Amino acid sequence: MQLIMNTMERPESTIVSTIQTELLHWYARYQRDLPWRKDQDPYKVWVSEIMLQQTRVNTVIPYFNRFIERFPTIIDLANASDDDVVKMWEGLGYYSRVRNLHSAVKEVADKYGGKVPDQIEEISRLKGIGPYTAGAILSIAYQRKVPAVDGNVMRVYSRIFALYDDIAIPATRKKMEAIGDVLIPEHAPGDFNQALMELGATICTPTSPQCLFCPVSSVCEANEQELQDELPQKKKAKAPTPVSVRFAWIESGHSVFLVKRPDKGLLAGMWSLPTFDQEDPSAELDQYLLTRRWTVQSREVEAKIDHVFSHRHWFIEIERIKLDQVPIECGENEEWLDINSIYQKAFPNVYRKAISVMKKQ
DNA sequence: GACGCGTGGAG
DNA sequence: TCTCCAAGCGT
Repeated sequence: MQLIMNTMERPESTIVSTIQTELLHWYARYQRDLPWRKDQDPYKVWVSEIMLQQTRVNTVIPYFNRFIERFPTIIDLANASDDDVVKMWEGLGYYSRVRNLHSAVKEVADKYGGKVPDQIEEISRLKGIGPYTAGAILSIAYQRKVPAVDGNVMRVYSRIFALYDDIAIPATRKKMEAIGDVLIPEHAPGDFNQALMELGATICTPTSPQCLFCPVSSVCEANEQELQDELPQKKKAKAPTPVSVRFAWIESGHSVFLVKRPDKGLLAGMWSLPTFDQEDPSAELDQYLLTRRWTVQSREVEAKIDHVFSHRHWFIEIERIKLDQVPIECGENEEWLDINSIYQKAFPNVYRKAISVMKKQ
């Protein structure tokens, strides 16, 4: 391809075969022993790829093992309840991933008899499967020659070919996929894609890349010109918006009042403490308590914590509200739970933090 | 194309 | 303590 010809002195075919050979040999020798590499079951590859989206390998490992132990086959997952499935994802973040996965798995069970589609058009239609995940599943599980371009791959390509395209821009991924079309070998597309990612994760790291141990350093333009520190180019993300939030810890006897968050937006569908994020949180909470005609015994802000999401920074005040007695009536998406069985529900970590703080006091 | 969407770890 | 995240996708 022209791009490679322009940036390298050797003929293109030599570059391509060197990258293929060296990378595959390196991967065969140094690949990490990861639980989703024990076989190439399309279902397990699928689950692992969804979990690995924007999430580190070391974080994913225990979640993957628990998830597969609980739902060993695609049919087990398809037949499971939403609550059970979300519970296995608790604390992993980006919860729409697990809802989309469950939905897509049920569709595969219904429409494809439980066999994960091996055609790009079909698999790409499934919820939660975008260009990267489609490529990863097809290449790893079905040995199809399809690019799987993630952040690692873009970093590796940016350095090898000295590309200054901003990898934060979606259009850049298309360009990287075109490179993959040239580089990926027919005989080992899955290993090659994984090798690129493995290299990016362990050698060609964002900072302080270990070029001395890199199998393709001899053909790497960034290594040649010492451009490692300025490649890849990436515009920095916006800082999270600060928001003042109040959590209501409403208790009566040994019971605590919990609510399910709306099914869209931040922490969609997750269990939580009643949460108020207006300019004046206490005013809204006052109304909340009044409307329910609860007899409030005492109120006190007992703890302050903060929690940073990818785009929000919550400064949280947790208020303990004691009622005289447990109200009998309870709406949909609400529940009184004994304090010792709270974690039967799936809570995102920000609420687990808050619950932990309040249980200690 | 830009933004919304979590979390815990590394430097 | 602070910054930048990490194997992206949906809207």
